[in-house]
Amino acid sequence: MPNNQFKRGELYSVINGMASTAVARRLQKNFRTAGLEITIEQWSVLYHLWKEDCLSQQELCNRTFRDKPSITRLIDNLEKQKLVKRIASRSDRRINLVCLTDAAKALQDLTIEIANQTMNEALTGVNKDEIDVVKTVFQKVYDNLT
Amino acid sequence: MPNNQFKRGELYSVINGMASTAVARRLQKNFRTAGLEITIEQWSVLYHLWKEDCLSQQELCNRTFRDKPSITRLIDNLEKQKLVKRIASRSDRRINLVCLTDAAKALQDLTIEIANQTMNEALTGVNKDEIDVVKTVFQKVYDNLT
DNA sequence: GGCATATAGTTAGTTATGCAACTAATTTCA
DNA sequence: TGAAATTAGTTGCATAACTAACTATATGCC
Repeated sequence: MPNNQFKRGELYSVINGMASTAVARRLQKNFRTAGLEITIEQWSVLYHLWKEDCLSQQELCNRTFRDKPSITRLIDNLEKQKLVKRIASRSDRRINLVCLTDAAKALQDLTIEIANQTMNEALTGVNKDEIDVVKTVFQKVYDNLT
Repeated sequence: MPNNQFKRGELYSVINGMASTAVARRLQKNFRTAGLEITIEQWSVLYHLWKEDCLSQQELCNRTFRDKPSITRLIDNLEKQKLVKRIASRSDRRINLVCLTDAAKALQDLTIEIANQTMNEALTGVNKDEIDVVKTVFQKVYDNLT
């Protein structure tokens, strides 16, 4: 398979420079417009805690595809904003369970609505089959590299 | 169109958290393994200068989808490493033309080869039609948001 | 000509990421 | 049991991102 068959350098530029950045920037902007002070990275952590509360930091690493120092500092900032609390695990004293505060629980519906609106805006004119292909490709890429 | 028709929150996670990050990380690692000291962000700037040398910083903003402060600091670091030089434009004294040094020109073939190999690795099992769909979707997303 | 506006680039402050090195607690296994 | 290896989390350092505010130059228009 020749290297330039798919113009892969170009695809790399597209993946990393353009669409994902544009979506992230728009979502951040929409949060700010709604008066929310959280970053999209913080939101992505909260998103996983809304699905299942009181995860360990390691589990948050796995689910958000971040490394441990990144999660440590995201949790630091979320704790400063009183959106999560670190609670020591009883069964394993190495582990911090990261649990939502009431303030964070109150943000769930609004922020997810904003994220859905943003994705609707971003995906106008894109059909379900195309989205399925994108998801399949990204899963393959991830599997190929890990 | 109902919000959850495409599980868009999930797609957002995929786009931003998983595959693009995995590709970026692998490419950075492959650069390091080859003894190259440049970051992938610096490489993406060089990539556009290899295609057309001596662009203004603003033009680099447009082509790399970065904002002006980001380009300022990327050029600062590339200049420290003696890979580019800022040259004042004669026709417009506000403009810096960013030009490659010989050292940067020497990196072109090797780094592009590494990027192609990385994309081959990432895209194993992905066919051309699927890649075309991904590119189309990302272009639509970008157009929708800008 | 001269003032308002727009454009190119820089700087400051905050957040986030990656890597490497570190501490503390737990598990493995000889 | 106890030393070695593993796992969870933190810290330090460098790079990069966004926003907002700033300087300097150029353009538009009366």
